[in-house]
Amino acid sequence: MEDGIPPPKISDVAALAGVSPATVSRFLNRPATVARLTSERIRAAIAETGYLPNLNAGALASKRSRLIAAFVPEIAQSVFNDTMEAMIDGLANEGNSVMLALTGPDNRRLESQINAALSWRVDAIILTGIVTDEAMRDRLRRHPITVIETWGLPEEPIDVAIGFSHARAGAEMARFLRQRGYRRPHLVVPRSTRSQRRGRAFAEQWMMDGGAEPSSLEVEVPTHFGQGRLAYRGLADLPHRPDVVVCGSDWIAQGLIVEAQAAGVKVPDDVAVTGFGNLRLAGDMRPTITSVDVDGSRVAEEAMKVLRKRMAGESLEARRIDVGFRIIARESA
Amino acid sequence: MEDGIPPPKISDVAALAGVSPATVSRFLNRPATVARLTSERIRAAIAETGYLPNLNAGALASKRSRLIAAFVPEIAQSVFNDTMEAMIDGLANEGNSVMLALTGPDNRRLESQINAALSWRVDAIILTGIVTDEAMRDRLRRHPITVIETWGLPEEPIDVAIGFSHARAGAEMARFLRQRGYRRPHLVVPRSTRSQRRGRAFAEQWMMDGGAEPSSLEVEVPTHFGQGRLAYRGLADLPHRPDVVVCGSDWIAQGLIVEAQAAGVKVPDDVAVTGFGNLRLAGDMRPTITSVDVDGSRVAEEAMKVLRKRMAGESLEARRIDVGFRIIARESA
DNA sequence: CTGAAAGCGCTTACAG
DNA sequence: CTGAAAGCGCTTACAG
Repeated sequence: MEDGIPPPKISDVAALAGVSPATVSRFLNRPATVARLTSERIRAAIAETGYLPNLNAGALASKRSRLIAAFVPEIAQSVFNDTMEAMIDGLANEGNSVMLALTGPDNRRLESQINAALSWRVDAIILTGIVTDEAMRDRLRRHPITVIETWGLPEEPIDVAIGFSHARAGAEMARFLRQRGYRRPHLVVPRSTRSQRRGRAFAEQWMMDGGAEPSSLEVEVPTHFGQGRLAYRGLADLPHRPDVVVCGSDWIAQGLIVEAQAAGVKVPDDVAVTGFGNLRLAGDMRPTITSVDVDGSRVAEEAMKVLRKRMAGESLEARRIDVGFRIIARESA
Repeated sequence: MEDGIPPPKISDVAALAGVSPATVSRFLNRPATVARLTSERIRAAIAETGYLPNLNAGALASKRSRLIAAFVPEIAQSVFNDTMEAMIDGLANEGNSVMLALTGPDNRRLESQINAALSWRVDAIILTGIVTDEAMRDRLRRHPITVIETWGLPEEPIDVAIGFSHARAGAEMARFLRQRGYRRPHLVVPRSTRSQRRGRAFAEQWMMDGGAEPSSLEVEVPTHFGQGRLAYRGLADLPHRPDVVVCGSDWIAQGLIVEAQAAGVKVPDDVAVTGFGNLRLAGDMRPTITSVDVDGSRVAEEAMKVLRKRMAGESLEARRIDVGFRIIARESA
C-alpha cells in the first residue's frame, strides 16, 4: 500500500483520447453506440492510463449498482456451498459483484445485514432459506429490488422463490423406507426450519401409512460428522432399536456409519442409514449413502435467469420455481 | 419487488428534523459532534422516514468505502472456510461490507476480480493463498489500499501477510513421523502451491535425515473424501508398501482410513495416516486423525487488527505475522 | 455519432 | 454545535 497519486478518472481518459467524458462512458457501457475509430482511441487511452471506472460513482449516477447481496446462514461445511459457488461465479462472469452476508443459524443478524445491502442499493438480494419474520418479508416486498429466496418454497414468496418442498421430501422418504420394508425409523433432525419441516412431514406420512410415531433426536446446525457418532451411541437408550436412522445431513449419516462400524455393527444389515443433500461423499462412502439430491447448480441457474430477465426489464413467468428433489437409493438403506 | 417511490434521502430526513443535511451526515458518522437534542430529532426523523443512507454516494464523497474484498480459491469444502467465516462476521460487526470473489483453483479469474474490487474502491483486499504473478503483486503494491495475504507467508508481502511457513510444516511432519519410527512414508499432495511446498519440504527433510525419497501421488484441488479412497487403492501398485500415508487434507485422510478399514486393514497398525487442517472431523473420526492445526480464527483476528489500525491511520508493527501451526498427534499415526 | 450540462446523494473543509 | 457550498466521478436525457 502506497499513498500514491489519485487514480485516473474518466475525464483523464477523455482528455487523452480527445473526446468528452460522455463518450468514454458510452464506450464503457454501450460500446456499440461509439464509432470504431473513436473506440480505438479510447481503448488506447484506457490502457495507457490504467483507468478503472469508479463504480461507486457509476452506481450513484445510474441507479444500477450491479451489486448483488447473497445471504447464507454459514459457510463452514454447508450444503448450500455448491449453489453459492455456482452463483457467485456466474454473477461475476456477467459483470456483477457479490456481497456476502452471514446471517448465523438463528437469523439474528438478518435485519442489520439487510439494511446494509439496501444501503448499498444492491440490484438483488438472494436469500438462502426462509425469512420467517413477516414484518421483514413485507418490508422487502416494498423495495424495488429483486429478492430471490432459495431452497425453500413458501406459498407467498417475497418476490421470487426457487427451491423445493421440504415437506414433500420428508414424506417421500417415509414412503421410500416403508416400501423397502423398514419398520422402526429414528430421526436425527437439525434445528433448522427446513430440516424440521422434513422431519415433521416424515413422521406424519409414516403414521398415515400405519407406522408408530418415530423417535427422534435434535441436533444443532451446522451439522457435522461428530453428531453422527453421538447419535449412534444414543440409539442404545431408545426403548426399541431402530432399523433405520434418517439423518438430516450426509455428514451426520457418515459419522453414524463410522461409529456403527467401529462397534462391529453392519450397515445396512444391522441398521440402515439415510442422509440428506447428496454431497459427493455420499457416493464415495463405504457403504455408499442413500440420500436426497437437490440440484444446487440448477437453483443457481434459475436464480441467474431471473436476474437476467429483471435486468432486461422482462417480466417473469413464475414466481415459484420448483427444482424438485430425488431420493438416491444406495447401499446404506 | 414493487416499483415504489424513490427511497428517502438525507435531505428528506434533514427537512423533517429541521436541520441541514450536513448535520444529519454528522449524526450518522460522528454522533458525538451533534447536540443531544438535535440528535433526538434526527433519530426520530430517520425512524419515521425509514431512511437508509446511500452508501454509494457516501463512498464517493468520502473516498472511504468500508468495503472489503475477500478472495478465496473456492468455498465448497475448504479449509479456509472457518477463517472466512470469522472474518466476514467480524467485519460486518464493525460496519463493513464484504465482497466475495472466487478465484478458482488456478487463479484464472484473479485479474478481472481484482479489477472489480479496485473499481469499487474497496478499502482492503484480503487474499487467501499466494498471488504468484509478480506483475500483479507489483500492481497491487502501487494501489493505496490495504492488501492482506493469508495462509502463506511470502518473504516480500505485497503489503501485509498473515500465515505460517508451509515449508516448516512439511519438514516438521517429516521429523515427527521419523521420530515415531515410521520409515516408508507416501505423500498424497494436492495440486496447490501451498500443499506442494509442504510436500517438497517433507521430502527434503526426510532425506536429510537419512530416509529414501518418499513416493507420492498428486491430486486435484479442492480435495475430497473420495480421493482418499482412490489413494488407498493406489498403494497396492507401489514398489514397497508404505507404513504411513501423509495426506494433504483431513478429507483425504478420512477417505483413506475408511477404504483401508473396508479392506480389513488396520489404522495405524497396518498403515498409519496423517491429515492436514485439523478440521473438526479429524478429532471425531475413528480412529482420530493426526493432523496439522492452523488457527484459522487467529488469522482472522490478526487480519481485523491490521484493518483497524489502518483505518485509524496507525502504522503497523509487522508486515509478516506468523500464526504458526501445531502437529496434533492422535490415533491414526 | 458526440458534447455540454445537469444531476445522482452524500461528505467535508470552512465560516460562523 | 451548525449551515451553505463545493465537490466526489460518474451517467443520461437532450440537442445537434
